[in-house]
Amino acid sequence: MPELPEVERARALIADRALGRRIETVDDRDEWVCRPHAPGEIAHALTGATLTQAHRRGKTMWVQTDADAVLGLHLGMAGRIVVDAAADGDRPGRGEGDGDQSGEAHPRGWDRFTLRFADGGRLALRDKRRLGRVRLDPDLSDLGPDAAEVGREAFRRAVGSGTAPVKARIMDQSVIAGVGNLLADETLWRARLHPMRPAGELTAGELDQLRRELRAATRSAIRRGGVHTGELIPARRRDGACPHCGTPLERATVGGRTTWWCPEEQR
DNA sequence: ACCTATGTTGATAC
DNA sequence: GGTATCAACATAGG
Repeated sequence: MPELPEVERARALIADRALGRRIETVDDRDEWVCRPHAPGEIAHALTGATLTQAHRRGKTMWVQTDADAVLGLHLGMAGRIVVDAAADGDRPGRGEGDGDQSGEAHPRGWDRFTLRFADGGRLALRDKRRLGRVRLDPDLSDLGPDAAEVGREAFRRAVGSGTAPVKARIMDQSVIAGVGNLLADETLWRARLHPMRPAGELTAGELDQLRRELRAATRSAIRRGGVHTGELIPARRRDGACPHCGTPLERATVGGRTTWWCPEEQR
């Protein structure tokens, strides 16, 4: 699920529903998700604090409090944020409680980290695969500019170099932050660029086009509920044909990830 | 049963 | 330093 658009929706959920609430207890017992913190360390830093602001850069979120501690949250590959009974990405009318996840095999369900508020509600990181991450005072210095905000000049400079395929380049979080496997494919398809083109060989015009389509694809996905609401992504599993011209899509591994593109339109 | 795939990241090696 | 590969986690599906 989580690329920049999904993370932005999670951030907005926190901003809308969790700010101003006082933390009464913290469940930070999952030592893998909370590494390198020892159990109780995050709890100690946050108990009694009130959440004040929710931020995001790329796929990393951080929540400020009226204490010194900053709570860093990363959804990994399958994580979601749950506030009270609502999870980000829920469809209206279809609530998602703990439901079938609280069976005996999973005493805490898949909630790997939970803040319980003084008002009785809660915020949780729900993550089957435990590839999400919770930590205090996260280091953001290795992240490039946010993919939804980056300006034209900064984008040209950051993306337009190196011999790696352009797809790998835009997925490199230190180059620009927020692009994952699906958003990369969707964006390159919209920009009509072949994913294997060496990044350093793109012209300024192609880089500008790539940035425009990246911003457009990102904003559309945020508005519509996730990167699966694009055009290319649903086509992969539907009929495997380019939504523009009907040409069968190609599939290969690029930058270590499964990649789909239209061999007719993407050059 | 066994093998593959999966929205990410980080460590490691060349 | 830039690039490529593999491992970390857990589940789903052929």
